[in-house]
Amino acid sequence: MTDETMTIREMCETFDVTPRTLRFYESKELLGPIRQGQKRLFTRRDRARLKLILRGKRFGFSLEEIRQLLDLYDMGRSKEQLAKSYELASKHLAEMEAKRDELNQAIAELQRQLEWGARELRNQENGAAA
Amino acid sequence: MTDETMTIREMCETFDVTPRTLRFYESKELLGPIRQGQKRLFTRRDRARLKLILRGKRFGFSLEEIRQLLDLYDMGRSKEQLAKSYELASKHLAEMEAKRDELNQAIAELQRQLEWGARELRNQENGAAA
DNA sequence: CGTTCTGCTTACGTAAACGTCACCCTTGGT
DNA sequence: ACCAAGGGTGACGTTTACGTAAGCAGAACG
Repeated sequence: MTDETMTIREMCETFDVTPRTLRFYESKELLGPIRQGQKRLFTRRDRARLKLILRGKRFGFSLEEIRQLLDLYDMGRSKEQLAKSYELASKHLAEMEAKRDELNQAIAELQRQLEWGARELRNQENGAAA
Repeated sequence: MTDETMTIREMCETFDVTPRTLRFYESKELLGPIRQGQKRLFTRRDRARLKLILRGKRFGFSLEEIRQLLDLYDMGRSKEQLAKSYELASKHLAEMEAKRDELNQAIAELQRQLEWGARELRNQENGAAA
């Protein structure tokens, strides 16, 4: 781990992924490690991006969707690019908020289900004891 | 749509899925439509399950994970089965709550990012006007 | 009676996201 | 000088979640 960069192994251990995964993400332009000769050196930027990638995956986003989100996280400077990124980001934000609401609803339903289950369990114990 | 059941077409239009998808879900035992001769008739139970399936997918659950969640939604009666389902459901609930928290964090970060972008855009306009 | 829908089954095809394998460097120890 | 580690590059294999195509059955319509 020279300076601010990490080797592929260090990345794998830190984020619990395989080398293959990191190379794959690079091939998909999700990561852009610098090269020291042949070897990859992952920068702070790569680490931040990987964190976002893994998070995105947990929420069911495809790698392609994630790639767009990422590009938007380092907001291309070219005035028009920035505006476009801003647009995209807004949409994603709305999508995520909708997802959160739906998730909250799902949680509430599951909680009701659990309470019902708890009641059933108590009833069965009483019934068995009688 | 006789009585309480729906044909495959009606299901497709209602939930915006293809027939193939419904047959596939049946083959994976996620749905269990009754048969009228050859034809499938989807019941209220199937509709409820499909709703949960589609929701689960949006949150990045695999069909296999969803299948377990589903079985737990109609809580097998056999005292021990119920207890096991209850366990599983509790775990899933915790998982979902964690996901919601992470999602909220992601939303907050994206919002900060957007505010930064908005400031940049204003700056660029000012710079261009000067 | 022939055709046109719907739907069913079987089976092969496909895209995404890696896993796995074979083979080739280079570099640090002994 | 030797060789095992660690890293790299194809390239093919695998799993998930369906798509697509081929062919058959029963209803419905002119």
